[in-house]
Amino acid sequence: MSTSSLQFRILNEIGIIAQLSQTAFERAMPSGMTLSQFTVLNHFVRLGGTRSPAELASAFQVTRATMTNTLQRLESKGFVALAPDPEDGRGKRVSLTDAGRAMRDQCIAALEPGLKRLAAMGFGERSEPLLDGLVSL
Amino acid sequence: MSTSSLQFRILNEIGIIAQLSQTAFERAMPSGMTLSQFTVLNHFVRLGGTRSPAELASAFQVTRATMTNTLQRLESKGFVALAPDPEDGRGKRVSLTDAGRAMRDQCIAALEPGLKRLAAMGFGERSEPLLDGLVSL
DNA sequence: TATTATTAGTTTGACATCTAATCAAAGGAG
DNA sequence: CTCCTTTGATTAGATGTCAAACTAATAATA
Repeated sequence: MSTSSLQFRILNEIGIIAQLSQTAFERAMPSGMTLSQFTVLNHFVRLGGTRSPAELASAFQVTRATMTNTLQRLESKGFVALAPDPEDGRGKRVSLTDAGRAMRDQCIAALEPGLKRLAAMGFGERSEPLLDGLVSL
Repeated sequence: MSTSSLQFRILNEIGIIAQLSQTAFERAMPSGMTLSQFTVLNHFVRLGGTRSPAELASAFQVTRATMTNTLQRLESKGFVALAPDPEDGRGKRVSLTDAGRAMRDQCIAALEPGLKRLAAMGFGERSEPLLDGLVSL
């Protein structure tokens, strides 16, 4: 470990945390739902209105190609609706459907126990323990 | 944002940090090399010896299927060698090749400027700024 | 010893993600 | 008005990842 940069090791650990928590979430969620798909539904429920695919891609820090992929899956399941943008011939507008809202609520309910466990462990209450763990690996 | 759990938002931000730093690293590295592949080469250079695929999977917190995939790509490029385990008919032993060591050194050199920039920004020196940023998003 | 359970590794199928290339529409410069 | 650039969205190809199913070999147990 002597020759490995501290900065690299921290980011590496962050990657492992992200990966493990992601798969834990996806295992808890209703069949077929992924974290990417859930976060899009959740975004609409929390903030309302409609969005362009580009706006969503920017909000979640993914490329437009990635967002196209996610939206196609959500649309095929009937959780979002896509319509042409009346103001811009190139664009589209994405909106949440009733089925999408219901699925988001179902995911929230499925995720709640795990998040409560994390909170009970103190995760999120104080920042020091997490980062200390990361840095002193 | 009111209805979204703090724990969820923290892990979500961690995921975005992991994703962005990962793609930044991969863009800096020699063509065709990914972070997964690099970390395996790096592991061998730092710790020496040989490993079973299962040991590597455990070290990096990925499934064996994932490690099989990564090792196949590394082997096809000549960066690692796989041999049957003489002690266990089911197992294999993975070792680093000279080409693998050279590629790892090349990656290290390519990654260094970015890691130095991070260090210059204070990343890794003190834990508070990072986590405060995460928590107060 | 024979059956059962565990372990190592692989294969398959699905999903997310990136980059690069493409197409269409909108804007700006001359 | 025309040409060039930018922007929105998609497609194609590559990679990483997981879960589930599978094979082969070892270990444990009856």
